[in-house]
Amino acid sequence: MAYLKEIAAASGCSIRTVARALADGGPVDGATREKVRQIAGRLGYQPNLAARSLRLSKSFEVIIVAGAMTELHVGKIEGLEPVLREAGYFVSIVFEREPTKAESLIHSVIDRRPAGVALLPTLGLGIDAIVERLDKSKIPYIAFDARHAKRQVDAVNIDRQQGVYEAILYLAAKGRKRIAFLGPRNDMTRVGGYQRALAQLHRKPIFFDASPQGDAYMTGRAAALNLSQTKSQMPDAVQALNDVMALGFMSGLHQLGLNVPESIAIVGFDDRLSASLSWPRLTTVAQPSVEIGVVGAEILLRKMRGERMPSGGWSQSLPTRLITRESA
Amino acid sequence: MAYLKEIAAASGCSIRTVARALADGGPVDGATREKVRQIAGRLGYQPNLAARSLRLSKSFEVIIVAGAMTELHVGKIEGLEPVLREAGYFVSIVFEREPTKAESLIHSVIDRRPAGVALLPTLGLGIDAIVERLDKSKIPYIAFDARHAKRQVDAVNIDRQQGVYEAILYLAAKGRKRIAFLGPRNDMTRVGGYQRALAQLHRKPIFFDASPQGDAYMTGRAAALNLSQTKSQMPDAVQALNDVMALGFMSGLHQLGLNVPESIAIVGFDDRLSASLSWPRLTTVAQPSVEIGVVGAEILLRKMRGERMPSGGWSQSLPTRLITRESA
DNA sequence: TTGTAAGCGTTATCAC
DNA sequence: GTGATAACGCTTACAA
Repeated sequence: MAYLKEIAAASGCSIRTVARALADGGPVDGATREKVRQIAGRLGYQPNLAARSLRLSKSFEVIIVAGAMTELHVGKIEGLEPVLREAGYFVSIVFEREPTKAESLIHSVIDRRPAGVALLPTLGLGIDAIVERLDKSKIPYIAFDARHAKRQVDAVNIDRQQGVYEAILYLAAKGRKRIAFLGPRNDMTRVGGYQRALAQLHRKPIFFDASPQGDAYMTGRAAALNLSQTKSQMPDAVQALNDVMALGFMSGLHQLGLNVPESIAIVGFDDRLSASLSWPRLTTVAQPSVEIGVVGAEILLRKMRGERMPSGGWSQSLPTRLITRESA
Repeated sequence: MAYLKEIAAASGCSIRTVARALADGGPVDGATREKVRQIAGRLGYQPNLAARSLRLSKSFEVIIVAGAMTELHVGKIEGLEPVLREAGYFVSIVFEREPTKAESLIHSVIDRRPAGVALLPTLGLGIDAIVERLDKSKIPYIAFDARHAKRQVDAVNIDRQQGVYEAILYLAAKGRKRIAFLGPRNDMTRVGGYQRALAQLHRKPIFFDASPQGDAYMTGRAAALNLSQTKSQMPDAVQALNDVMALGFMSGLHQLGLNVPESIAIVGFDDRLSASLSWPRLTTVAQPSVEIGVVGAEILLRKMRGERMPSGGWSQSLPTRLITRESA
């Protein structure tokens, strides 16, 4: 617990000189600077963040705001934290599962006047309402995955369309003829990629409509168990909305005695941990979670520094990567 | 951005009176108090944490220190954060996967002089070294799962022994005769419960020795694939070290064409998300992750308030819960 | 090149 | 009941 005052006393100069010596903040005699630094090092000096924060009227806190938390978010946090720490910020985190409490939570976040805010997909309050409040308070923010936003939201997104597009082409190259999409037909990002690929292949889309609400595993499972009642021909490959739905679908196939991938190949989306622990292990379109966090942190840093918005806007879209395992 | 000064100006009294009115910190005229509070509310007053922190020489920050991060930790964080926030603290988080950087990380954590520290199982530096440094700095801490600690470490643990014990009895009650343990033979917590249950059942233990290092899925899988070479009789049930190993083992059984649970029942440990997404879904001994976080937060709060250590020590052990699904 | 002093917003002491 | 005023540790304009 060493302070500037003590270093000043120990080195026989004033606080001002010590501050200058440590901070490169002006001309100091070389020998003096060296001596001060040695003493500071020996005493284990660390600036008091509260004092600095008060004096500069500047926060060093970046708050991560999250609703539900999944291991997908963990990767983003792992990407965010080191980059921000390196830049002199510390990262705090607030959770709120209760939608009714989201409003008061975002208020308390703003009241803390953080240097920046990172928004992980949040259930309670919509992203639009949150961003509106942040903008009004002039707090820099970065959102992750703002597909559903109505207003302009600075965010790191992933190119789901392209990811699915590539997965479908992969399935086709593997000789799959009847490739279905399992998920809500109105998911414009993923479905867009599916349709684009099928159009290119001159094939007709096959939809297993499934709501993303509720238990995705059970939804996927039910879709598989209903396969026998399908009037049309059976598919020989399925691109699922996400890994959970894919795993549910696979479970249904097992139940029916159908082999994966021999009878039906399955591709998931996200590359959750569970995708690599199933049997067979799931081929899936991976989100580059950690990289998403890193890129988000870098954008947020630039916004916090007050840099001008680049001509293309702050938002970025990152590519996915197809992870091939046994299921397809 | 309202400050005491402005509230004082608006209400026609001094800063001191405003502070007293808002903080219950002394005698204030009822009407004055009411008026001040109204104005403060209208102006949206929020105390400046940096100033308060500086003045009181007290931090309001609790730092979560983590090495690798899994969804098991997510539950603990979800338990910790609301409790600490409610008590006026904010929760920040630091990660470090690199073992070589763990040393400097823990230094920077201590240098920040947080009000408290929560230790999630950390890879780099051992728990003993970290706790030693925290004790020396007189920073209150709580650890999660300090089984491997050599010194006395205040921690929230779970009763793995009892959890496995109950799982084995459950398997026996289901009619399983040859119940094996898959994992390192020297894992004293879980193996202890296994042995206790088998002794009670008058049966001989069967061990499939498997290292917890490396890829647990592959380790479990290899154990299953080696089953055919087992000289002794085949087991009809397996308690695995954890869910990942259990899922790997199950994958090996599928590969061999053996049905789960008909041929061999499997019980995991942890209740990761993946346990409920497999086929068949995994029966497992669940860690009460969120509750672990809540209890940890409560202990940490008491330590931070300077309460005396209770006669039994700070540490607590929480019970597990057997989640029965299709695999056993 | 170095030092003095003011001030960030809050809390606490002490006198009125 | 109320109000000056000092102090927490740091940064910085200004003076020496």
